[in-house]
Amino acid sequence: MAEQHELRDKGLRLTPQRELVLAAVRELGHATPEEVAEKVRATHPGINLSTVYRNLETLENVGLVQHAHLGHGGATYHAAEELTHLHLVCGTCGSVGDAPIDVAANFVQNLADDYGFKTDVSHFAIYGLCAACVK
Amino acid sequence: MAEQHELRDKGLRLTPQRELVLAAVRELGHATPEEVAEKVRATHPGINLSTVYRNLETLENVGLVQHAHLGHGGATYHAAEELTHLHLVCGTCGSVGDAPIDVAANFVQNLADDYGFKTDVSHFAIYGLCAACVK
DNA sequence: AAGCAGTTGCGAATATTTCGCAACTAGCGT
DNA sequence: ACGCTAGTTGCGAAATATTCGCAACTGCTT
Repeated sequence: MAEQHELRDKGLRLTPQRELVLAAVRELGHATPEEVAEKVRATHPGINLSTVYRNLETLENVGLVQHAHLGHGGATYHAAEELTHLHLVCGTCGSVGDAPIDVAANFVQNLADDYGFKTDVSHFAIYGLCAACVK
Repeated sequence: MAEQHELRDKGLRLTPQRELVLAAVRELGHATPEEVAEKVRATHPGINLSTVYRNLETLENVGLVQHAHLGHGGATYHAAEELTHLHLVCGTCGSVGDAPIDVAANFVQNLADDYGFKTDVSHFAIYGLCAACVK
């Protein structure tokens, strides 16, 4: 039942659309609003794109999902639980790899020490060339 | 004269618009296509937004400018010479700070060692809270 | 001076995200 | 269980951002 209330607990109404959006984000790992909508429509064709956008925003406000900037276009969303890694986007092949956040610990510490800057490494992708494309 | 030929040397025609776009990018440090257009229009009102977009793309192809993802919307462009620092974007106040690329050296090395990933740290912004907003 | 190819301007087409508003419904109180 | 109220949804239109087609134009080479 804690499951059923995770939305209510945040002060949100429990609508089917909202649950579906959240479920889709969790299943997809990372996804653009468009992809989330597509996923949701697989089971509920009637859902509106605006609703997806609004729910992603709402869910983000309560901390259940977050968005990051992976590609050139729009944002992509993740479930909050997923945000324990950073995204390695390959500029050549477009693949998105993951790396545990620890590899950045040092870097984050440097920025904190030298600039007082509190870094959220997951928010933007790390851009470069993946191992396969380096060759 | 080397100055006059930096575009020609890359195989590009030397048009006033192109020079202006490049000059604007250099002056502005970081700027969105819109801002570049605005800057250019200050002296040459007739210039078209499409032209700005096309020139930014062209200049990027020959390596004179590069784009990075700083904010939530579109890309922002820099002169290639500027790409020696990374961008610390504050999620709260929106300020963009700079930090020398060295602070990430360790991090980049980690990614290279552990994942074979060749990082371009400048391409995406580093997101977080600036010193002022942390308080 | 003349021609070719790369560029520009302009408007329209796309794509993406937001907004207004009326209809709908989850959850509360009774 | 029933109805009320406020939060939500659907839908179409508006606001933004970016790209494209095409005809006119202009560097640059010869």
